Amino acid sequence: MDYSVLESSTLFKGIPARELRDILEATPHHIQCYDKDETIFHMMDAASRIGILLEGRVQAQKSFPNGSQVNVSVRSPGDLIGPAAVFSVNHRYPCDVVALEPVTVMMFRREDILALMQKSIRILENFTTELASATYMLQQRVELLSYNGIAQKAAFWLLMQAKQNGEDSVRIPESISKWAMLMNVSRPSLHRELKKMEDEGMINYSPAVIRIVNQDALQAILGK
Amino acid sequence: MDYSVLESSTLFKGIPARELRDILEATPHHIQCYDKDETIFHMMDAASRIGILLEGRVQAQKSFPNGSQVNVSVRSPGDLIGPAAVFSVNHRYPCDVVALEPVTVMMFRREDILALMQKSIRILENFTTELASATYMLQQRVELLSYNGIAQKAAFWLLMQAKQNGEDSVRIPESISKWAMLMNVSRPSLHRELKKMEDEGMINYSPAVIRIVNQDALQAILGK
DNA sequence: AGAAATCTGTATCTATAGATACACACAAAA
DNA sequence: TTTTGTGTGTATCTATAGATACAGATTTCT
Repeated sequence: MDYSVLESSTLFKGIPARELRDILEATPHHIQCYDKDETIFHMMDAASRIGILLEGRVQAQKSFPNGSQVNVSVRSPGDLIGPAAVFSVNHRYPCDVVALEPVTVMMFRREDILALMQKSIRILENFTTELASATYMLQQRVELLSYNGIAQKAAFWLLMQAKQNGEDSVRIPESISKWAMLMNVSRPSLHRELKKMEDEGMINYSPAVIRIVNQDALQAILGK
Repeated sequence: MDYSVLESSTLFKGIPARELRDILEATPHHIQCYDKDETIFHMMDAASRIGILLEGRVQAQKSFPNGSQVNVSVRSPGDLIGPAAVFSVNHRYPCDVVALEPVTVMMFRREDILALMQKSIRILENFTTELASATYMLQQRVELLSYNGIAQKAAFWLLMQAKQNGEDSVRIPESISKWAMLMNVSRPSLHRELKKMEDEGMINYSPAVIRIVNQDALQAILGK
């Protein structure tokens, strides 16, 4: 059993390997493997289990009646899967969770997680921090989507990233196309606006990396 | 001291009054009052305290540089204020919390809430459920905002509400104007679309209440 | 009851961004 | 190498929804 992932996992970080082994021995759980593209949790399924991702990455996604789908988030080893769903009032997964690669997951039941939290203050803190962070990210996303105007959305996102990384150069998420999806705008429209912002000397745009040249001007865009 | 609000509060529900009194005696806290329009938590302030609203309602809102503001949510007696902020990584309130009326709040420090959760499994469950529900609501909101097209947004909201209440009549949030704000669309535009939907026999629209006449047609709208 | 504020129905005009299309670059696959 | 796929730059056309305006309705204040 490899403890390195667990030691730095969202739920168990800060807990020494020795103690961790005792905890795991005393707590019911099981390991489960999935193939690439296999669905780990189905949307609307009763949510009774929480997973810790040990190997591989998974994607949370929402499929629409017409076939299109929205990528909600990608999770990497050490991350929790489904913590909010299991404790929400209706106990349902809000979207599908699909393996992007062959995946190994450690599964716990709701009540065992609760017991863990009561036993260890560290786990309690880790778990609440995880839930709280999820709401924080969602709030950011709601704010982004609440801006009307592509320039506003882009400016908000750029300023947020720059602040988070403490740099004035921001690396785009994978590609302009993906970035456009993330902000729920069409790709050509985003391009149009970026170019305009470059012409006006606010940013410096070379695909993949955007340098913020005039931070104040970007800030001013937000105020409509 | 009035325990009726506390007994049915988000954090303490399910705990008998007798036990509750012992808990409160053993846990540091203080009561604080605010006038109408006073700000309880300022956006970006260090978030160290969690409040239980005892009397009056408060509003979480985000103020923008240009003066406009977005109403995030309204909280009523028994609700928690700021649970996510206190446990998020940066420990900041993401928006202002303002008293809509004269308000009384019971304040706890972060560490005392943690201690409470360890002491009582019921409080632990209540608190995690609260956080989880917050992420659930935010996810719904993100999904709503992700639809493009006012008709899609309205249809999604109506179907969601109808499902939640198990009825085919949905009461609008306060007013059409507020509803439009919630969905981040202009009020006349929303009206225009609602009227169109009524003309097409999907809904039955009398301000304040909307009856879903043809659920399948609404569902079909979502699939673009 | 009268005044003030807020909400509603609706029309008209217009900015914005979505859809579409196509050439080009670059990558992975054959 | 050719092919196939995916991302990019950019133009043109058009649907959509925002801004604005205003009259009538309804609620709240005093």
